[in-house]
Amino acid sequence: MAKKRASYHHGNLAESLLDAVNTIAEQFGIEAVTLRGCAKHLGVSPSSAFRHYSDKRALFTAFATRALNQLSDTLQQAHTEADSRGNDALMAVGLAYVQYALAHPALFRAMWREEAIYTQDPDYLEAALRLQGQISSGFAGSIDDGDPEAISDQELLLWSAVHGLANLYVDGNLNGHLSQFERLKKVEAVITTLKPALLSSDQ
Amino acid sequence: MAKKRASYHHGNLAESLLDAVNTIAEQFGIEAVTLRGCAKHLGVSPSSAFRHYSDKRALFTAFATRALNQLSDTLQQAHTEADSRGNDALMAVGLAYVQYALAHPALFRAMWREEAIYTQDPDYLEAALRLQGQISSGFAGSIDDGDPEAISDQELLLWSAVHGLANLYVDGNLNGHLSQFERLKKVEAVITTLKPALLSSDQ
DNA sequence: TCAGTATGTGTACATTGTTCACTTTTTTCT
DNA sequence: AGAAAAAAGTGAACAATGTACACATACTGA
Repeated sequence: MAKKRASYHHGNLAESLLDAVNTIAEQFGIEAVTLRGCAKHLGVSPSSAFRHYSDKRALFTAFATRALNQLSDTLQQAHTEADSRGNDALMAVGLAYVQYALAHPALFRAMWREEAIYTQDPDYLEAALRLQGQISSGFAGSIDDGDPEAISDQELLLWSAVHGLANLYVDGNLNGHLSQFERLKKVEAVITTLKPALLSSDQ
Repeated sequence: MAKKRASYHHGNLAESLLDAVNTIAEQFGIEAVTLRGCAKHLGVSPSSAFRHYSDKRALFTAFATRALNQLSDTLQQAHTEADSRGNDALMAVGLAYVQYALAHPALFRAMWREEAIYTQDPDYLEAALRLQGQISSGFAGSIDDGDPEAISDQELLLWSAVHGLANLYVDGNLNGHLSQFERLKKVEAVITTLKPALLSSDQ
């Protein structure tokens, strides 16, 4: 870390700071991320961060936004892949959601730190809505329409279930004795159990 | 705050510190809770806390444990009340779970801060298991048996769903335009949608 | 009563977020 | 091209925080 750079200016500090948060969060947890630590990691003075983010919270907001979009990308990919293989999209998306959380616990936590980010930031809100849309996209007849705030009971149920699973595995120490693989098997079983409730036609 | 006490010794500082955390967390959020702030709130020196908790994390662990047990108490009460009124226990417990989170967001968050508490603490683990048992108790044929680590797919599904709902409402800014009451209505609708998946006999 | 233990105090220190005046580079305008 | 202005990074500060440690005070049991 802290390779010395040739020029006085860094060139892309805003983005690099997000990378630094990523690196440190993955390694030591999101709570261990400090502004000074990120700066040192990049070989840059502590105060330089303030040229790009008004404060720590703003940096964390940008990071949360990036993480949300990354998760959305992952879900989108899982959906596409399931479609092309003729697999169930709901199952694929649900599994991918929990799998992402298990693979990147610190990033998953970073997305939802109400008290540590500006949750009214437009970019953050947009990313959160995109994620919601990604969950909904697995449902037949789902329309990515004008009022994305409206979410059906079934859509919310699926989201809640996988979001709850992810949180219980990542933050609650549920099934601490199970391996990652066994946990995913359990997730699959739970989604299978849930499935009937997602198919009833009377909406 | 900081009423001066007559005696040099406080008498019940360990417990009072938890109360202070509670007060400050409810008012300013769990992230705003500081050791020094709690001490000042009690009119006590900052270092006194260390006689009762090895560090901030230990204090937070004790607080999370207390909050978990408080939530369990609430669920237990909801269950009993539903039984005596002939209402559905699963619905009552699920609603009470989310309701508690909405009423005490900072406490609910405090229970699940993996990076800020000692999640292997025996008391904490016990409280978490008790909560799991409380969720399971609504199911017919649930036995509070020897191996509480084993949780059925249906039990985990219910827990995940309400836990996910609680988190999405508390930390995600889901349905930000809805009132507390409307949110609870939505929760009721989601649990109703979920219900069929919890009743199938083939386990 | 008195020694020992438990509990609270005060001072001190390293780390953190943040501010501000300053320097260095890049861009823009004529 | 050269000057003026804007953008980006620096270093020294400051207050607040968690924590350690030597000390003071109160309680308890022989």
